[in-house]
Parts: sequence; C-alpha cells; structure tokens
Amino acid sequence: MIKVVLYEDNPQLREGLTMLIDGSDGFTVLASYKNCDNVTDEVEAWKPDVILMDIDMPGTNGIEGLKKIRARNADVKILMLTVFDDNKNVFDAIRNGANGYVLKKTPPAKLLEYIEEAASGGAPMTASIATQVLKMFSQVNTSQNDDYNLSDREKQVLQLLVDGYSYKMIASEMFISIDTVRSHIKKIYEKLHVNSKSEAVAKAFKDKLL
Amino acid sequence: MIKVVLYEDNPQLREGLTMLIDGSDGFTVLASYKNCDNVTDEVEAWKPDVILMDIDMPGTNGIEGLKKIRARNADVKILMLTVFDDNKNVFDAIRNGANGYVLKKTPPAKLLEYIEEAASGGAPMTASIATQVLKMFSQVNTSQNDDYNLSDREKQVLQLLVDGYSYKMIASEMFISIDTVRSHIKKIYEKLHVNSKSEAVAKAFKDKLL
DNA sequence: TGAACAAGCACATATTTATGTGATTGGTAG
DNA sequence: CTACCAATCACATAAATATGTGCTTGTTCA
Repeated sequence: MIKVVLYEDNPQLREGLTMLIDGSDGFTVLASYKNCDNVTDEVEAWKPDVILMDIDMPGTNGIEGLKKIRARNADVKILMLTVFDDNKNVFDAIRNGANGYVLKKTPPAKLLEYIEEAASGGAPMTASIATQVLKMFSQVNTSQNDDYNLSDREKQVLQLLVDGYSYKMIASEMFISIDTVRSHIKKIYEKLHVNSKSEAVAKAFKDKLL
Repeated sequence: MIKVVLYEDNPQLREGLTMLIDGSDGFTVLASYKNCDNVTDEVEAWKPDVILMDIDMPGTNGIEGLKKIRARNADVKILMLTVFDDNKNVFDAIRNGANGYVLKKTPPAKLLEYIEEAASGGAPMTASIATQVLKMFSQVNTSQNDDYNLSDREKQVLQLLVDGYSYKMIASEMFISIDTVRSHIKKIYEKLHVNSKSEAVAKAFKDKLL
C-alpha cells in the first residue's frame, strides 16, 4: 500500500486527486493540504511514501515546500505537479531533489503509474519535461574544447595564473626567472587571443582548459 | 506509420525486435544493421523517424554512430538501447543529442510506447535512467552559492571584470569615474576574500556568481 | 534621529602587468 | 644540416592594478 500526501491549492483538483488515488487499489491518501506552510510537521507526522506537490500555491509554494522537506528527510519521494513545463521551475525542482515532475494534464491512469514508479525509486517525468531536462543537460555540458595547442609548460603557468599566483610567485614555484614567466604568458595570450591575465583566466574556465 | 531503423549486433535480438516492431500496428521497420560502420549513408537513404541504437556493438559503436548521425541530421529521433544503465554512457549519449535511453529488459509493450513517445518529440527514459540523469544534474548544478552579499553595482563591476574590461573601460561603460571603479573593486575583493583581479574572476566562475 | 551602508569621487604611490626587442640552448622534423 | 620551436633569461618602459586615506550624498532601519 503506497501512502500518499497531497499538496494542492485548488479544492476541486485536490478532491478529485484524492478520490482517484484513494479509490485505487494499492494506494491510500493520508492527508491533503492547500499549501506548504506546515509541511515539515505534516510530513513528520504522516510519514508518507510519496508526496504529490503542486508548484503554484499561495503561501509557501511547492519549491519552498520541497526544500523544507529535503532539509530533514531525504527518503520520501516527492513528485512535482504543475500546469506548465516552464524551464526555471523544472530546474529548481530537480536541483532541490524532486524525484519526478509531471504535468497536471497527465491522464489518471498514467498518474497512478507515475506514483508507483516514484515509490519504487524511479524518476517519472512527463515526456515534455524529460525533453527539457535533456536539453538543459546537453547545453550545460557542451564545450567545444579547442585546446589552443598550449605546451605543457604553458599549461602549468596558466594553471598557476588561475590559482591567483603573481608572476613572482609563479617564477619561484616553477624555479624559473620572472622574465621566463613573462615570455610564457605572452605566448599564452597569443594562443588564447587575449591580452590580460583575467581574460586568460576567464577563458580557461569557459573552455574548460584545466 | 512510424518508420524505424534498427542497429543491434546480436542477431537473435535484432530479429526479435524487428518482428515485434514490424508486426505492430503503426510501426514499420525499414532496415536493421549489426553495426554503425555505414550509418551516415544508411540513415540518409532510409530517412527513418526513429532509430533504435544499441550501444555495445563491435566496429563503430552506438555512441560513435550517434555522433555521426547528429553531425548531419538533427531531426531524426534516436533512442539508445543498452543492457546496463552505466553512468558514462548515459552521460555521453545525452550530451550528444540522444532523444531517449532505454534498457533492453524493457517489456515489449513499453518499448513500443517509448518509440511512439520519441517519434512525437518526447524523451522516453527507463525509470532507472531517469533517476541517474536527475542525480547527475543535481550534482553538476549544486554549488553552495555563498552570494557574498555583493551589491547590484558590485555585481555589475564583477561581470565586466570577468568579461575582460579594464578599470578605464568599466568606468566609461558604467558612466562613473575610475576612482569609483577602484572603490567598488576594493569592496569586492574584501567580500570575496581575494586580492587580485584574476582571483576575483576565478572565484566568480567557481562559485557561479554570475 | 543617528548609525550603517551603498554609491560616488579624489589624490597618492608602490607593485604588477603588458609589451617590445633581443639572445642562448637543445630537441625534432624535413 | 638547417629551419623551427619550446624553454630559458635579460633589459626597458608604459600602462594597469592594488592599496591607503578621506570626503559627500542619499537611503534604510532600528
């Protein structure tokens, strides 16, 4: 028997979901609330397996609720429920440890399936959400990696620049004269097409050179 | 009618999948291959809606195949098929533009559903894969975000520093005197606990302040 | 109403960086 | 064998940066 607690501000939808879930074999709705103002105590008291959490609620909203719950409880499965698949909320939700993210227009049968999936450790997502997540992911992790043909010695110098070393410190760290440091750095600037230390540092981060 | 092309080295599985998919209403299997050696030409010739792509294949493997296809064709939906939900492959696949990722042990009915989902622009994933993706995502994007209480003006200055502007350029960009730029920067250094431009830039990247 | 603070400006000075023009050595590829 | 290049060092100079001290104005919050 999967124990569910429900957070949803719209009374009709709250009733409807409660009836649907509670009326299905293998599911029971322990309680339902119209916002997350006392979410910590409520979750503590009911110890549900899965929480269905609306995002747009007056008072403490779903994302805030999610954070509050996760601050104390890492185990309960939390399924976010929303009307729109807007980017920012999806992002915030998964970043804060939501287990799944489904649209309200999901058909009832599918919704029950999702709850089961969440309960058993899965990460159910509406197709459109999944698409977005993949898109974000590939955006975040796509870097061309040009390499710029830096020599080993130049890479060392760049690393030290990134770590905040001055020319003098680099010289003593690498047992070379400060003038040699200068020529290495001049070469690095040429190769990276920059002309200042901070630009080089920024480029090193942007292009993940180190 | 959803047109499918199949890449799978195991003859039995290849036959089985072909029969399953081709024998189902609304699906047709145009061709199936045991590796990706000629994937570019094959995809060009058949113009499928969905490609089912095994990962572990002798010769050109699935990830390589995926890259080759995406180098020329951004539209065809590619569903990765694998025995294990190992981290590296999942990561590589989504980074290179796979549309979905399902385990071979997926039951036939579910598989057909996934193919449909992919064809209609979704991103079908086996539950265990979805869980992994979310985990990776929250790992990648979890930074403490100390904030350091930078004021709006200070954030602007820092942004310009990161973009490689000199004090003089910042002054003219922000319509303030160079001395004011100096005092802002001095304040920024205090707040970030650094004492040079490049350290500030590095910290901005590391802590994702911008 | 008074303290705290962001934002702005000014002047001074020491250090660091950026840039140019050299030179020597040793390894490597044509 | 020679041309090329990485790595090293040297000297010089202009520009940028770091740091200190001090002042005004306006807003906010207790």
